[in-house]
Amino acid sequence: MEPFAVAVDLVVLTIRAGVLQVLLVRRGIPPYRGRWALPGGFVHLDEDLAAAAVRELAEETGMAGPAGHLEQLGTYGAPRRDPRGRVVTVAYLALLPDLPSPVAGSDAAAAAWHPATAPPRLAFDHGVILADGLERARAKLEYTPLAAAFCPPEFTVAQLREVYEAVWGITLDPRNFHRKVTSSEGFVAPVGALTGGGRGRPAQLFRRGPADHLHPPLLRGSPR
Amino acid sequence: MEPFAVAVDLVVLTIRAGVLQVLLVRRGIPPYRGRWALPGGFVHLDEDLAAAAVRELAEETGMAGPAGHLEQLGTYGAPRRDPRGRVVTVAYLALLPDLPSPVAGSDAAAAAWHPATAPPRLAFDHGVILADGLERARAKLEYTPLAAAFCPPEFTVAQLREVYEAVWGITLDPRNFHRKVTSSEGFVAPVGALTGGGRGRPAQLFRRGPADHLHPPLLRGSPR
DNA sequence: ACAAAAGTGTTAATATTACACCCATGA
DNA sequence: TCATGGGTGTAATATTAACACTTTTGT
Repeated sequence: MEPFAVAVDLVVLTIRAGVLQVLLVRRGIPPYRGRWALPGGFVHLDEDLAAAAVRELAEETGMAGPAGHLEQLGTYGAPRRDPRGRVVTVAYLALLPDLPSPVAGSDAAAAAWHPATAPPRLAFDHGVILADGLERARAKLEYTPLAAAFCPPEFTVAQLREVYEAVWGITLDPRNFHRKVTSSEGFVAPVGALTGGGRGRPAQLFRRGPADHLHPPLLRGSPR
Repeated sequence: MEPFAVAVDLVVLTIRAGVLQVLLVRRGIPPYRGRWALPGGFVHLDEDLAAAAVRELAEETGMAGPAGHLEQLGTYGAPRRDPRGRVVTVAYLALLPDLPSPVAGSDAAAAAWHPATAPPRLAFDHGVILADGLERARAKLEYTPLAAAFCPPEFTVAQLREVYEAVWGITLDPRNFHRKVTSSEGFVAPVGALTGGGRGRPAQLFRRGPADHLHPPLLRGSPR
């Protein structure tokens, strides 16, 4: 038994104005004082890891409900990654819809959204953790229906497409995308209502479907 | 800073006699004395997590080299998962070729291979960790060339197919599998030699190719 | 010659792509 | 009416799946 400290850090991603953004906090105390970092904190002695992640997420974003998605990303524990001592951090990846409420947590005065692909220099090894989180999010969009976690409970196919385009940094054919999504068993379920107020033809509203894997997957990569 | 202990546990998989097997050790001390468990141990205070995993793997299997594959699987840290105190364990997944040398490590007197899909009752939460490792292995075979980690440095297409069949628990058409593998860019590279001694026509030998993702993936699931 | 395993050819079904085209709304 | 986005049809292409068939060995 050794004196380790265990922390959780969060890669919180959302899409705002068509851009994939990550939630960062400015550190108010050393080490790396003044530097941007991933939100996070130490795990309490009697607290589950996932519970600690949920707690930190609620503290930083003010959100709690079952919206979005939270999964363990990986654990980072190089001996000197934190100058204060041996800190092992369990990173979690959170995908959230663009919240109408601004980021308003207790100690979140210095929290802000940043473009996920061009973040400022981060404290500790958080740059690596963020990069891993981005890669995980990109990969999971291919073969899971997780893109819907970036959307509000009811959404249109176009909103879902914007998620893919923001996360992958490419454009997709709206017509073929529509067919793929609506014909992929269990990806989305029609609500039966239409959007109003937009400029063009109203779109159908959908909810997340029951599937947890996409068959067939929606592949980004190397078409010839 | 809290008094956590950090451990690594290993899900070591290999294929023996066409069956996916997992390496288990019988616990010689409480808690769970006499129960089978995943091999593992505590991380030293000045040791990297991955280094601890490599060390444990070498201790338990007697193997060190770059053969096979080792990746972080996930971290398990429920407050009462270990009755001795707060132990957070970082699980690693190792995929190894069937070693000609028997399992011969220092404290591995009570180590043995077990069918991965029908293991005995395991200590701690190791049953969950094993299940997660199996699912990870099954999923990664679809879209990475990792199946080759179960094979010796040079292998035939049929050996690679046996890996898929053992891990997925299905049978695959040898002829279509051959084409898919050899035409999947960077999956395997021909060595230029043939096997001898077998019963039928000698097979070409291959090595792992340079790719780290398969395009297109080799899908198991739901064809209609 | 025969059995066994490796590997190729072929075809039908299925999936993907590109893009023409129609639909429903606001202005 | 036009502009704007939503959504369907369709034909060319690519991929997959099923399986007949040829190749090369050991016995």
